[in-house]
Amino acid sequence: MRWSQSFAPTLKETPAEAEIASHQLLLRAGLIRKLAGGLYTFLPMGLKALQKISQIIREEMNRAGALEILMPALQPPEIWKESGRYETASDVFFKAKDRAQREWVLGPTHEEVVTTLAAGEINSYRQLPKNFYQIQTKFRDEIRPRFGLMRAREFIMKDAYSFDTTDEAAQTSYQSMFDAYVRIFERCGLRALPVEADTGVIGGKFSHEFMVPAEVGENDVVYVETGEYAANVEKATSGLKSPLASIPKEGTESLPAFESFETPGVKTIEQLSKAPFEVEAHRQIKTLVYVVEDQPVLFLVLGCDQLNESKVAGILGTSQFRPAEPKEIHGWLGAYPGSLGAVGVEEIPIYADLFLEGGQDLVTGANKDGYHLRHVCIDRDILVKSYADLRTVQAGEPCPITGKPLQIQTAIEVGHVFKLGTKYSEALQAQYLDEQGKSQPCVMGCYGIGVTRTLQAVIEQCRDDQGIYWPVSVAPCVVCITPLISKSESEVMQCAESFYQQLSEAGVDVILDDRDERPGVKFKDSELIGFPMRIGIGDRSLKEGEVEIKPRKGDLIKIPRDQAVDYVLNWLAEASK
RNA sequence: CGGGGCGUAGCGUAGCCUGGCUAGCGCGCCUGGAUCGGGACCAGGAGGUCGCGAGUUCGAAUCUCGCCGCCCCGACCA
Repeated sequence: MRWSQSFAPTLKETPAEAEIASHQLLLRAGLIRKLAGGLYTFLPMGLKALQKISQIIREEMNRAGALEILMPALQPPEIWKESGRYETASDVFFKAKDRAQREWVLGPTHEEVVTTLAAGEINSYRQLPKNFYQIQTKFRDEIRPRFGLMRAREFIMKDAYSFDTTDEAAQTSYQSMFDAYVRIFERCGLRALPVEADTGVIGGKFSHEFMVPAEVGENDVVYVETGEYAANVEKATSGLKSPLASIPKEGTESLPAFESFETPGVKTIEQLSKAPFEVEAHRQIKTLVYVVEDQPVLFLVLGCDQLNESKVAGILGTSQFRPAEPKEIHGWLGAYPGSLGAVGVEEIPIYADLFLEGGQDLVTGANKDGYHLRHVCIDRDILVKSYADLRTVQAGEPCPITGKPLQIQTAIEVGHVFKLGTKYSEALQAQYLDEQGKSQPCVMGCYGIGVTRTLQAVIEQCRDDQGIYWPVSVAPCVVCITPLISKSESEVMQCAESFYQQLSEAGVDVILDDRDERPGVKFKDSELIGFPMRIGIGDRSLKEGEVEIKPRKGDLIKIPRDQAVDYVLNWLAEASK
């Protein structure tokens, strides 16, 4: 590729619309341009990098035995109604109407389509297992698109769906995708950690997310330095024992009954922990009110803990819930937040965190503004429907496996593997006949990679104050030849042309900066876009019979011009290992 | 959806509070010159519905109202 014939509109200044480094670089390096919020055009360099990532994904999916297909982005609502997700997913749909006013949806994901396909085509256990994948545009009406490609309305995703006869077989498919993902991100030059992920409403044990550690990530990953444990904070547990466990239990008969005491103006755990009350946070019960299908539900955790809404979703079996409004709370409990408690509450389901189990002599709100209760014993005074892990793990707590301190880091989710079970195959009748001729639902798995997000994650991870430094595997061009004099009759340019030809013939993705620009401009641009290797050719060094080799992340060296091509080829072979 | 900020040429911005004649600057772009190893230099030039619409006013980029768009935070933590 000749630079003068390509289109790489680099920007000297940072567009005001971009906040984070990778987004700024996407724009500055001329990789993308915005059409509207969350909608981007890929320019030649951006598209080339994207295609390289896609190709790596394709190769690894094929190697894992998955079959590439392409499904429609425009989908009939009926299949979503059949799966039951038409309502629950309605928030993310972009909808369209045809000339007959019939409604269609732009696919935010493809479980319904692929399962419909399987339902029609798969009849026998002999056809299984099968794993279908596609690389395709998804449409999601995000609440707030942001950070360029990181969270967009329209984005490219690789999604794969496996169909198996049994749970065990499905686990094999799952493992095979997991392994493929590890290879994919490794080949993309990305440090992506598999972490245990929340399985949400669908439940089940098997779900991992692939996370790229980054300050701008939208997820929190809990992990232990030595690697034995890593989980999304939504799912994470720790080896911490309840602070109440160390307090000796007594027979409830010998304990005083709970009593009310005045706490004027006290609305927070912290206030109650200070003088004159001095009730330690871990001796308080925090009472939170949520609304599920217009009905209240109470969640209790220790005063020092935070409720984990993902865990709440797991308990409730739905993500359709919300925190209650103060007015609603007052209607149900007779007090506003700050004085809430569960003592004496009988009509409302109460879930309590495991740490509260058996708790005695605790303090909680009295459901009367300005009053709290003390000497509360959970078993005796509160009608707990069930105990569950509801709390959010905090940094420094012991790892559940090794006991070493846990750390928390923000990260970008680039991939997710998920064992689905039979939810969709049952709803959409994707069944097969087993050896006994009995009809069985396929056991499914789904596996996604945000291709466009992966591109940005690479940039977020591979950048310095000059610009991007692409890993060789995903660089839009691998070698940039930079003649410092662009006049075609010059020896410098002829040398550049010769390199260009030799490297192109050797199959190297090479760009020749044949623009009539001053050297400084060429250097800056090539560093901004981030080609892994630059060959600088100037008349000074050429007089000495030498050219300059400058890896984007290495030191400049001069070598004889007739050794340059071999040197670069060797360097690339080395870098590609 | 709630809160905050912003909208002036392709990009970055000044001017707005305190209304006033041809809306200024840098980058980029075009022409010419000179230069040719780190976004250098000189001269000339093109490019603007000041987001859109209403209103106030003799007069609006500037004040008021409405709308649209963009960015950030939030939409849990009592």
